[in-house]
Amino acid sequence: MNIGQVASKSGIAPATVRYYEQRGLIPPVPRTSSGYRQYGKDAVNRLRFIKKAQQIGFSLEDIHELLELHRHDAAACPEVEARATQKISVITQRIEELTRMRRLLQKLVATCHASARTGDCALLADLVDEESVE
Amino acid sequence: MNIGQVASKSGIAPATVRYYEQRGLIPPVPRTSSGYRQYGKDAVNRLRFIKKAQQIGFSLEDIHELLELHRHDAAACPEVEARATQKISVITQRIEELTRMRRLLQKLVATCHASARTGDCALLADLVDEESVE
DNA sequence: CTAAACCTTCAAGTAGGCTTTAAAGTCAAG
DNA sequence: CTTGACTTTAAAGCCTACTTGAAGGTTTAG
Repeated sequence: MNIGQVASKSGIAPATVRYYEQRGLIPPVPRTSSGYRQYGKDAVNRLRFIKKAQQIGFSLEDIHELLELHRHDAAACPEVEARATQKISVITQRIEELTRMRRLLQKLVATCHASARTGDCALLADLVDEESVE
Repeated sequence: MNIGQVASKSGIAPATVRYYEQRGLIPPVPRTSSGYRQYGKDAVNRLRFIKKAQQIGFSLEDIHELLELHRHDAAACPEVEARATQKISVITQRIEELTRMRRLLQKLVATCHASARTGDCALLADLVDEESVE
């Protein structure tokens, strides 16, 4: 596969794919004699993974670390475990925050809807105040 | 409260607070005769909310929208509901992705740990490949 | 009264993550 | 064998979200 194809399959622009290679997020791939990059489908997977990880709030550096986790030898095992555990706790926290925020929004919708009949959708408990109860 | 106090209570730099005011994320507050901004504690709440929302992956523009949701009149109700519902689905998706990624990492840790005794922590199923099963 | 620690505005600089541009080579179709 | 789509590199530009700097006014402790 040329870069254009891997790009369209992963939903990432060719220039961005090159940029990721430069950043070390994806390994350099073999080239044709004329210098064209040749990708396999694992490249598509990796790119998709990068995209998703990014959408859920990881920086390219975070993602780099995540991707490094699975490429290690026995000696590196404890460190891998530590890093992974730490990522897990970050993720867990993030999930909790998102869940809280979702509850707030659900409440907002519920209240909004409930009072719609009376023509008054006002004065919801302030999201911000809710959030501050800690 | 002066800007420095509200800043330290919310964990956001004074300059950033001003920047948020400029961006419309927080409303302009009253000033003293000499021009100092005077904040109440709701400002702290709002700033904390902004910070958290940001940490879980919302852009300042997203956050602006979120904050606008609760400040509306009866007429705006349907739109508010629609926006909130949409945000909820975004959040739900994000939670799902995070959950999947957490499972992957947990598996990684488990495998790593399990094989630690045998001195071989190798060849975990590729995170990327896992993720690509769609 | 003065020095340190605040505050003000405005403008410019920085970092992360791309995107665009330029100048040139390559490949596939007709 | 040429035209158009695709690829290459390097460098510059752009957007978001801040951060820093300059130049100056204010407040508070001693």
